Amino acid sequence: MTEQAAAADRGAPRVLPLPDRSPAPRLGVAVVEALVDLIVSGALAPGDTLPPELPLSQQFGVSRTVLRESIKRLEEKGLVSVGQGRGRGTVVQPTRSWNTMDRVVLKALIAHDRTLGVLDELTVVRGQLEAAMAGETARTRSSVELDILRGALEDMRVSVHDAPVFNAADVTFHEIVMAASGNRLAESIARVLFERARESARYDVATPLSLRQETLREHERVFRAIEAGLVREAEESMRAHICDAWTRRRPPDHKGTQRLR
Amino acid sequence: MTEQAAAADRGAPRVLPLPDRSPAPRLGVAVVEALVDLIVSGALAPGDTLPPELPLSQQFGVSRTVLRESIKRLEEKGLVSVGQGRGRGTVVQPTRSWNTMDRVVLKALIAHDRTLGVLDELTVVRGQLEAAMAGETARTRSSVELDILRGALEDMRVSVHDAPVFNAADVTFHEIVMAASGNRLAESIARVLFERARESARYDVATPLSLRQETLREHERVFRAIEAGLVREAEESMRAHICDAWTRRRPPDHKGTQRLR
DNA sequence: TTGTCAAATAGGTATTACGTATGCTCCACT
DNA sequence: AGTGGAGCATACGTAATACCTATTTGACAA
Repeated sequence: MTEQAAAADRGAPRVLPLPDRSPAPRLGVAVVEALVDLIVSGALAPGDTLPPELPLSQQFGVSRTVLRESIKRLEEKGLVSVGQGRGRGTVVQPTRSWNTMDRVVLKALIAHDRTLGVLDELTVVRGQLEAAMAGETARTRSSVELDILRGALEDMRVSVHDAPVFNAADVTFHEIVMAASGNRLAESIARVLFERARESARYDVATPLSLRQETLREHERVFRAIEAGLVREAEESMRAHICDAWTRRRPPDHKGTQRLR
Repeated sequence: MTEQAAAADRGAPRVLPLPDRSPAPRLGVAVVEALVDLIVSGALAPGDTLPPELPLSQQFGVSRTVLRESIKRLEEKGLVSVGQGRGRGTVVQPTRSWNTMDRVVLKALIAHDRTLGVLDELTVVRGQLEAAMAGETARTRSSVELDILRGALEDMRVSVHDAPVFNAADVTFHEIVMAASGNRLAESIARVLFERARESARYDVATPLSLRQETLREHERVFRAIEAGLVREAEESMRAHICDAWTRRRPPDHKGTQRLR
């Protein structure tokens, strides 16, 4: 057996055996995620008081200090409010003061949503925001931005048979439109919503080729509107694309909970 | 000097000298606000590394534990990311990963915004979201909701000469429409934006009677559309109301930075 | 019986001190 | 020149302690 053959023998599964490589299982984030889940799932209802810090820390098997840090993060998310003094403690806040745009909170909201209502609502919001941004882009587009956008569209065309690459190009297209609109607040919100939706298992069903071709056609329509400076048409086509793309992927669960326009 | 005179001397301003009664000046929140301000204002740019925990805690005059809790909150807001090891430390994140919907962050963004661009952007977003919700409400309104909404409108009519009461009724009207729409995610976002805008000093200029009367007329138009079930008209009137209300209040600073539709 | 004040108590707040884990950096050895 | 290990800087995690604050409770007086 030659040197190279031996290397191939040993080396074959050694190149990428476990690429999952979790960077560091921080204690605090695990506690936060557990508590967020308890609250969002309803196991801890608004008005309920959590156990005192010491018992709770023992229950999670962490020190009181890291528990306190976790509570601070929950407070930051608007899920609880803490107060000292006998009979106070940390109490779960009403839903309306939750920070629904927070990564962990939104993720838990989607995960515990049986009727898919949250994803429906999310799609409406994203559609409205990206529609406005597409319209603004159609108004103020520069020839440079137009070229970049055309390039992203071309990337979608050539990769229509390669789902991962196509999806990446899809995302890029939206990013360009949002950045070109100049509305950084809307961009920030829409991006967060999009990321959470895409990382949801329910959103990312396998997409057959026909769906990608449909998606491509819709993007082409959006691009033509922006290119021609047709504000109204850019808005309408972008909103339609986002809502239609979701109805295409959406599991036929409770079809009519929220009308997607 | 008699005992009583001495008591009066000391006691005079003791009855209600400062009813501001701040509940408790927590150390952590002060540190967080200071750091958020440093980052949002640009004094600490993305990519910069903050001083190590110990020096920083000394600089703020707090213990290392308190500082660590504050850093955790900054991390939660997406402003910094921390990592251990030599040469790592806590480093300021790029703007795109900031949690712009966070109370403190959004407040700082508005405060440091010279051109009012953020408030312009905020108005566009709020207009889009409340328009969608008004349309949805026009579609699905129940007679009960319609009665409640009519009551809120009536409250505005009778209080048009009393600015504080009028403004409260104004807010109530919007809350009812948002709640009736059933889109809790949009409601949550729009509410946060509205609250931050209203608490901004630049937003809350003194409103003369004529402006309130104009506002009232716009609300009446929205109500009629919802009552009649005219989805498109409800959307359009709500969006127009929100944008117009802002242009009425808006200081004539940099008028054209963002077109309000 | 009712009103008021003060002590006891429960809970979070803040400090301090210590040990652990992790990644650079650099130097020594191959 | 490349590689491997020592050292170091820095954050992570635990523990013990003292303090501050709001509620409860009980005693005492009207």
